[in-house]
Amino acid sequence: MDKDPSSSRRERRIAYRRTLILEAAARLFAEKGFHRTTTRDIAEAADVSEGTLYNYFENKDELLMGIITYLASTQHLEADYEGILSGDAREYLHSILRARREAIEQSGYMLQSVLSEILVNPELRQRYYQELMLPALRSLEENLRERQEAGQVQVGNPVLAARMLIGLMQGLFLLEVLGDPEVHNNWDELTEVILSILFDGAGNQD
Amino acid sequence: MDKDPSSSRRERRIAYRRTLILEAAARLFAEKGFHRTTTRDIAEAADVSEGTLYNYFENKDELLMGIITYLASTQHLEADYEGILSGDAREYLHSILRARREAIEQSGYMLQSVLSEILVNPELRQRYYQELMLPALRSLEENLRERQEAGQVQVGNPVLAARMLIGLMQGLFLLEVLGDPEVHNNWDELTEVILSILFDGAGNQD
Amino acid sequence: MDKDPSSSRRERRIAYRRTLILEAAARLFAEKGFHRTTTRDIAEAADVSEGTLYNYFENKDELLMGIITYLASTQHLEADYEGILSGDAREYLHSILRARREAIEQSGYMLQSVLSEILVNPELRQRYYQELMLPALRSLEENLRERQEAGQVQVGNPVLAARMLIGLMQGLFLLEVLGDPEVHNNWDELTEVILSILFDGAGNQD
Amino acid sequence: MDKDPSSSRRERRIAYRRTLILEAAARLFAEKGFHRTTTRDIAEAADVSEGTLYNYFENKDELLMGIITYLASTQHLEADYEGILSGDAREYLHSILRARREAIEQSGYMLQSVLSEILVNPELRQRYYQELMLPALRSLEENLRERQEAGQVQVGNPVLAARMLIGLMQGLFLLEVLGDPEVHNNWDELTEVILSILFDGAGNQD
DNA sequence: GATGAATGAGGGTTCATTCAT
DNA sequence: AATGAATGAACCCTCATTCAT
Repeated sequence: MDKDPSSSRRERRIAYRRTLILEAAARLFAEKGFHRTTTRDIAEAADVSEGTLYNYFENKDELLMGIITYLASTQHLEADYEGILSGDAREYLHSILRARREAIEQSGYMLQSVLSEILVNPELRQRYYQELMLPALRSLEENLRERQEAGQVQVGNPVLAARMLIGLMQGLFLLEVLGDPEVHNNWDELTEVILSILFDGAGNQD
Repeated sequence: MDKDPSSSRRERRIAYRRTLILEAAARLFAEKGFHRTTTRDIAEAADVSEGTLYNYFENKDELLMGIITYLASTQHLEADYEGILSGDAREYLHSILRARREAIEQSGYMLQSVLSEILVNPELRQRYYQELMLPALRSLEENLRERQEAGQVQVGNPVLAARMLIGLMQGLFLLEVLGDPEVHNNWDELTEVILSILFDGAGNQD
Repeated sequence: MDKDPSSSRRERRIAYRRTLILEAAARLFAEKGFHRTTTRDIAEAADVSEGTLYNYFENKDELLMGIITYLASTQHLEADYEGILSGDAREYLHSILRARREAIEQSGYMLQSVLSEILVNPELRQRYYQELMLPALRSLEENLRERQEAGQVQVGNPVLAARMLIGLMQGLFLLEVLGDPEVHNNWDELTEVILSILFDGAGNQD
Repeated sequence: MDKDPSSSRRERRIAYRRTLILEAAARLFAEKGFHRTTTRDIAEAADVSEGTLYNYFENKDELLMGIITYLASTQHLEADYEGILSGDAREYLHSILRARREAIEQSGYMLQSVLSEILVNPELRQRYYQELMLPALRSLEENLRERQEAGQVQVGNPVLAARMLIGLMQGLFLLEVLGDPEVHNNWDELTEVILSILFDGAGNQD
C-alpha cells in the first residue's frame, strides 16, 4: 500500500503550492502593481481559490513579505559578492555583473514587484534593506577591503565604494525596467564600458 | 472695468493652488504611497475640499502626471548635464553630483512619490522616461561625446557611459530612500570616492 | 431668495435620515437578527446607498450603539418610574405597567433588536446596563424608598424590590417576544392579576 | 466475536463526545455569541477536527437545536413546577426559586447561549417555546389552579399568574446576565423580598 | 469515523468620483 | 469656483461546508 509515498507526494505538492502562489503574485505585482492586483487575480493565476491563498499567507501584505524572504533565500547575493580573492579583480567584477544580469533575467519580476512598494512602505523597506541589501553590501565591502589590502585595487573607502557599485547595479536595473533600449540591447558592451571606466578610469591620463 | 488685472490675479491664485495641491499630494504619496493616499487625505493636506481637487485635476491619476510634468518643468535635468565644455571634466562631473544632491534634498519626495508607481504603471513609465529620463540621457551623451572628441575623457561609447552615470545616480537615490546611513551621512566623501574611481580607475596601475 | 429656508430644510432632512437609518436597522435586527442583516439590507430598507450608511455610522456595530442611545434618549425610563409621590401607590404601579406596555408597542422592536446582542456582547451589555437599566432601577428604588418611608408600601429592601419589579417587566417582554398568546391577548387582565398579587399578596390571609 | 459490547462502548463514547461538543459550543456561544463563534473555535474547544463536527451535527444551526433539546431533556422544568401539593404554598415557591438558582448556576450558559438567538430566530423561538417554556407554564398553571381550588392561594387567573411568575424568573436571569451586582450578590435576601411581596403583598394593609 | 486542506459565496468597508447647492 | 454628502463598484477577508485521504 503506497500510502506513505502518496502522502509525501501530497506534502510536496502542498509545499510547492506556496511557491506557485508567490510566483504568480510577483508576476502580477510586477505587471500592474501590488494595489491594482486583486486577490482574485492572484488566485486565478495560481490556479487556486481565493480562500486557499489565506491558508498559505495571512493576508495580502504577507505575500510581499514572502517574496522578499524568497528572494533572500534563493539569491544569496552575498555569495555573488564574496567571490574568490585569488581571482583577478577585473574578472571578479565581471562575474558580479554577469551574475546580476542572470538574476535579473530569472527573477527580475520579483525584485520589481517588491521594489515599487519598498519605496513607499517603511516596514517593507526596512525588511528589504536588512535581509537583502545589507548582506550584499557587507560582502562586497569585505571583498573590496581585502583586495585593497592585497594591493589589487584602489577604491579609497571600501564601505563607500561598495555603495557606489551596488547603487550602480540597482540603477541599471531601474533603467532596464524603464524600458531603456540601450541598456537592454547592449548589455555586453555596457559591461565592457563599465569595467573599462571602473578599472582604468575615464580621465585621459596620457 | 479692470477685469484683466483682477482675472490675472485670480489666475495666479489658481495656479498657485494647483501647485499646493501637487506638493501636498507628492508628499503624501512619498510617505505612504499613491494607493494608500486617499483623495480626502490630499484635500485635507492641501486645505481644500475633495470636490475642489476635481476642478484642478481630472482624476487621481492626473495628479501623478501632474507631478511628473512639474518635475520636468522645474528640474531641467538637461541643464545640469549640458554644463560647459570649457570646464574641467572632473569639475563637470563634480557639479553634476552636487546638483543631484541638491535636487534630491529639495524635491526628492516628488521623485520618490512618482518612482513607486513608475515601476508598475506602463503609461506613467513611458511618460517619465520620455519627459525626464531621455532628455537627461541625451544631454549627458552629447556632453560626453564632445568631451571625448576633445580628448578630455575616455569613455568608449558615450551612449552607454551616459547610462552608467545616470544609473549610478538613480541607484544612489534608491540607497538613500532605503535609509542607508553611509550614503546619507557621507555624501561628500562618497562623491570623492566616485570621482576618484571614475576618473583614475580602481585598478592598480602602478 | 429662500436659500436659508431651503438649506435648513436640507439640514433637517439630514438629521432625520440618521433616525430613518436607525429605525430601519432596528426593524431588521429584530426580524432576523444583527448578524443575519446585511448592510445592504439596511441601506435598501432606509432607501440610501450602502456608502451613505457609513457617513452616519462608523460601522455596523455603531448602529447597535446608536439604537441604545436612541432608546435612552427617547424612553426616559426614569421619568416613568419617578412618578408622583402624591399619587396612590397602586395607581403608580398601574401607570408604570401601562407606560411599559405603550413603550413596547411603539418601540419594542428596538429593544428586541438590541437585547439579542446584549446577551452575548459584553461591551454592549455594559452600555445598555449603564444607560438604560441603571437609571430605571435607581428611579424606582428611590420612589419605593420614599413611599415606604411614607408608609404607603411594604417592600422590605427597596433596592431589591426594584430588581423584582424591573425583572418582572423584562420577563413579560420576553414572553411577549416568544409569542406567548396569553400575555399578548390579555394584557389588561394580566395587569390586574399582577397588581392584585403585588399589593394584596397571593397568600390566603383569611 | 463480542461485537455488541464493543459497539455499545463505542456508542457511549460517541454519545459522550456529542455532549462534549455541545457543551463547548454552548460555552462559546454564551461568551461571544453564535455568529461570532466559528466552527473552528468549537472544534478546538471540543478537541476534535472541524470535519468531525459534521459527523455529529448536520450543520452549525443544528448545534443550537441540540442545545435546546439537551436543555429540555436535562432540566425537566415541569418537574420543578409540579412540586407537591401537600407542601406549604410558600415553601413551594421557595423551592422553585431555589431550583431556578441552581439550574442557572449549573447550566445558565446554555440558556444564555440559546436565548440570544431565540430573540431573533423564529424557528428556534418556536422550538424553545414549545419544548421548554410551555411545559413549564403548564405545570405551574396546573399547580396554581389546584392550590387555588384548595384555598391555599389567591392568584385570580392561574394561567396569567403563571406568566407572571415565569416572567419574573426569566427577568431575574436577564438582570443576572446583565451583571447587576445586587441580584448576583444578594440572591437569598432577594428571595425573601420576593416571597414576602408575593404572599403578603406590598400594599400597607394596616 | 476522523482529519484538515480546499473551496467560494457573501459580507463589511473603502474611496474615487459626481452633483446639487 | 467651492463644497461635501451621496453613491456604488470593487476589494479583502472570513468561515461554514465538503471531500479525498
